[in-house]
Amino acid sequence: MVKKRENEGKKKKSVMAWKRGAWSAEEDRKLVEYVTAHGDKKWRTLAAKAGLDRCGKSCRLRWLNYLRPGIKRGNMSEEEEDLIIRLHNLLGNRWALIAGRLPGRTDNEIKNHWNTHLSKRSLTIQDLNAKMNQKLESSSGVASPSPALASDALPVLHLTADGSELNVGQPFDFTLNWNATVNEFEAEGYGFADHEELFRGGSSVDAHRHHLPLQLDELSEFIDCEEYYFLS
DNA sequence: AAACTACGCAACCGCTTAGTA
DNA sequence: GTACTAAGCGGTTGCGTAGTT
Repeated sequence: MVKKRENEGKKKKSVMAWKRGAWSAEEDRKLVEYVTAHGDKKWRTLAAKAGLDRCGKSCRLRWLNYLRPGIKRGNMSEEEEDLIIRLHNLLGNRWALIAGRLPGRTDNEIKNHWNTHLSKRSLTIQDLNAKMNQKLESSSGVASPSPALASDALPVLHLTADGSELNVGQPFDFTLNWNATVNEFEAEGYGFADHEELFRGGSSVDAHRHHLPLQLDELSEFIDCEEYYFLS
């Protein structure tokens, strides 16, 4: 922990002396050049060595949220928004954790997007699933869930792709995917108990064992990619 | 065209956590 | 165990700009 008052006298440069505000293209260039050549550690010294009149914290933030390779910028896709809503429902305001499931998106961007767009929508998980079912039905021509299968109010549809090793025509169970995700979160220190109230509320554990329709290529996207999709 | 308002997003701040001497 | 630094995180602020009057 930094003891601010104790350390104030030790600071070589007062906080007010660092340049603040928007970054110029020249500053970006210097930072990218230096980090590319020397790595992104020791931000305080890095800032000085890169010839930047910025505090290390500011440099780190600029790199992580804007300059580092792989940053995806621009409009969020519907799928990304859907995933954010589901993850937020599960994890709350743990933006870094949510960002970890959306490659290329930063916690800051997701937080901003949530606060400016998504939080204003009163979409529930049920709404999202209904929307997804509708979309998939219209694109695949699959019939609506049969009353028998949906007797327990589960949204059950069928895979429609052919030549599949996934038993075409059989409902695909997302339980495994869900369990893997839960295990991963637990490994990251988020215990199941942490989410018990959430599960009891809008998105129960059981709700994630439901079946949903997916074209095979769509399904493989969900399975193969680093991110996970919570379907209920 | 000017003034005002609302919105989006980059950046900052304060705090916590992890690592190290 | 203590003191300190570095890094990470979430909440908040404030500027730029698009939209409206």
